[in-house]
Amino acid sequence: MSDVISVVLPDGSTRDLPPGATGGELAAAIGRGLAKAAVAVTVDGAERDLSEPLSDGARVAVITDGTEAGRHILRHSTAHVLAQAVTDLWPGARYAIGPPIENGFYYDFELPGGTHFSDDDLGRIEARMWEIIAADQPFTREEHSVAEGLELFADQPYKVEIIEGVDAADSDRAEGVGAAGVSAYRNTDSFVDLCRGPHVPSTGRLGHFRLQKVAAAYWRGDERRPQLQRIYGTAWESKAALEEHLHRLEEAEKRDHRRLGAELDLFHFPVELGGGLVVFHPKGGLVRKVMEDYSRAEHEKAGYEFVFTPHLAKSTLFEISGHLEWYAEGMYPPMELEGGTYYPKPMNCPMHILVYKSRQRSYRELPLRLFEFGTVYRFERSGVLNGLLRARGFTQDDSHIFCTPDQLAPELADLLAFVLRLLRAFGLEEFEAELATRPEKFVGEPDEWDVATDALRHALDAAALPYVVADGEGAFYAPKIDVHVKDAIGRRWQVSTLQVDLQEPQRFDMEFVGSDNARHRPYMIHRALFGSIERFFGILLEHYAGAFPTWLSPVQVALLPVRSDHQPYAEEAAGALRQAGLRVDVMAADEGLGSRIRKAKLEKIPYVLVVGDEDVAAGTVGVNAREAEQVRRGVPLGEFRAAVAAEVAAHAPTP
RNA sequence: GCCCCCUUAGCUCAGUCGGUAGAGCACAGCCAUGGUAAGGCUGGUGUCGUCGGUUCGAUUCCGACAGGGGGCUCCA
Repeated sequence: MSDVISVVLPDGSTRDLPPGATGGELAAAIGRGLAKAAVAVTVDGAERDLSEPLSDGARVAVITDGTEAGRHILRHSTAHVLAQAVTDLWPGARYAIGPPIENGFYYDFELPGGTHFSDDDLGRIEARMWEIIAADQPFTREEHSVAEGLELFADQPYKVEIIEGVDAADSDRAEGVGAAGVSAYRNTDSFVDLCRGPHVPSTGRLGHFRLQKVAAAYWRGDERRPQLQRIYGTAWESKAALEEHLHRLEEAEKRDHRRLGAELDLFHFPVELGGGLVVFHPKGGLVRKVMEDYSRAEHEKAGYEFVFTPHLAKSTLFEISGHLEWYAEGMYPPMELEGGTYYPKPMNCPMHILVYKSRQRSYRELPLRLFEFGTVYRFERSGVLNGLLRARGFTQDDSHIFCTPDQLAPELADLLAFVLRLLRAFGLEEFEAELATRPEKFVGEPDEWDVATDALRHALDAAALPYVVADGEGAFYAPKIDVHVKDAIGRRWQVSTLQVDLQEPQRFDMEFVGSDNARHRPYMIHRALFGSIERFFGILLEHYAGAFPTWLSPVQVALLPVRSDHQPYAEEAAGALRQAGLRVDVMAADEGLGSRIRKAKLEKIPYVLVVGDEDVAAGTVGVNAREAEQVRRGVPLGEFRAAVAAEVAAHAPTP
């Protein structure tokens, strides 16, 4: 046996170490800074504790605390400390799972006697966690046989279930349980947790954390299993990183579309209407109208034709379409009238198919693109409602395109380009796509699904749009491409959807006459670009934090006379701006100028104009622009009008 | 749907260890006419979410219901 081992570092260099040297010692040998930042290592790609001895020839990389992998370990270790604190404070508590998640961690518990945490408990638990961290307890890895593991966790039924469950599986990557046995980490004589690891060397390595909220969660995410008490927390490598994260959360809260909707007087959800049903106020309605006008104009240019269909239909329609068979739980219950059974529509497609089928169609008419702002109603479970983002009544910018098989590929390619063009016009610049394939519950034949899925895949490749495959996430009648956008603070939202449907044309026995004078089945594409107008509105509101770009702003210009005697000039200037199509509010001088400016700013109006003696004399305005650092005095009214009109026109649809 | 939390003035919130409540903003009136983010004074704010129970008495304690928020997917 040699008196030296050699390990390979990520840069390809090798380093000699004494036999039995650990990952932690390797980090220390490389440098003090690295040793301080190290939380674990990877050995031949697998994560290991810093305390684990390295073997000769291993490829070793140090995981540091500022990386995602490093934070993952910090959060995981902090979750263990949380579990220890809870079991200290609630003797007899059972602990289930406590994984790291994006930006933090959680741990699920079952408290003795079925009691629950309250928000006040979080402070007590945090205090106990601080004591555990101050005690600098080591995370000591233990290896046990499955039988020993079952004994060790005999009074922890969730741990036992994990051990038993994974013992049956052949995977050794999951759960800290494998063919070789189970691994656990011990902090004290009394606290040990089943865990794959790795962990930081000791609790003293932790500390930049915050417990955030109490929630309930079903064991294994299954609503038929017991409900557990979950505590969410966040943890970071430094105080600064923690504070930055908390600040980001505050900023996101300020952007909450429900809050902005009330503050800016855009919309609300009246209690009298019921959950998930919104009314738009005049200002919100104006934004929505601008959105819809733009969309209509673009669709008209792109060869769409407009149709209008009702909100209700007899059950017959949804029997043919398959909705009652496959989607009934998402539909509002039926109304019985004069012997007929009527349903509010959950989708527009069957209605558009009826338009198609109103007469015989020739291949010369295809592709036929039918467009409608179609309002649909879906019975979403109350717990999933979320303002405009998840509502029960909403309007889709919905279209169904009927085409020949040959036309499918070019049509899809054009569509993807159209989608991205529209989203960019609304200020969204980053996109990702998801190709959602056949779900477990589906209609039709698998080989038809393959045809449709391939068509979508080709369109994505042609558009060079990055995408991931979401297996089994398709609609019951069609595979789809979902387009996701990234907003101003990096959050992802699903907006547009494109679906290739081979089922509905069959169910409705649709046909067209081809150039061969024979009857053929058309292909059908479902697509919505905003998705839901309400949802897209909510996303835009959060994206812009309420400060809509000028072309979308409900009020584009606020005009403030300095004194009451400047009012006539202000009215005259407002009239001139309105002549140029601008939306202007005159804020009369019945309170202080500073106060009125503040109000206009809080309304996030793009341009605040102040007019006083000098302006009346010279025909100018003082311009306080939302996006500018400085106020510009003495701008000729005509110059301002032309500049803003041009700014708005740049976003308007081109004729 | 299920679990937890919340519900007091238009809004944001305080408060009452059980004796029908207060602040700021907003709103109304008066004064102030002010050149770039809150001028001053005065005034009214309310079925303390709804229904029921306990009590001499409930906004407060208990229960049910409604509405809202968070969570229920990311594998110790």
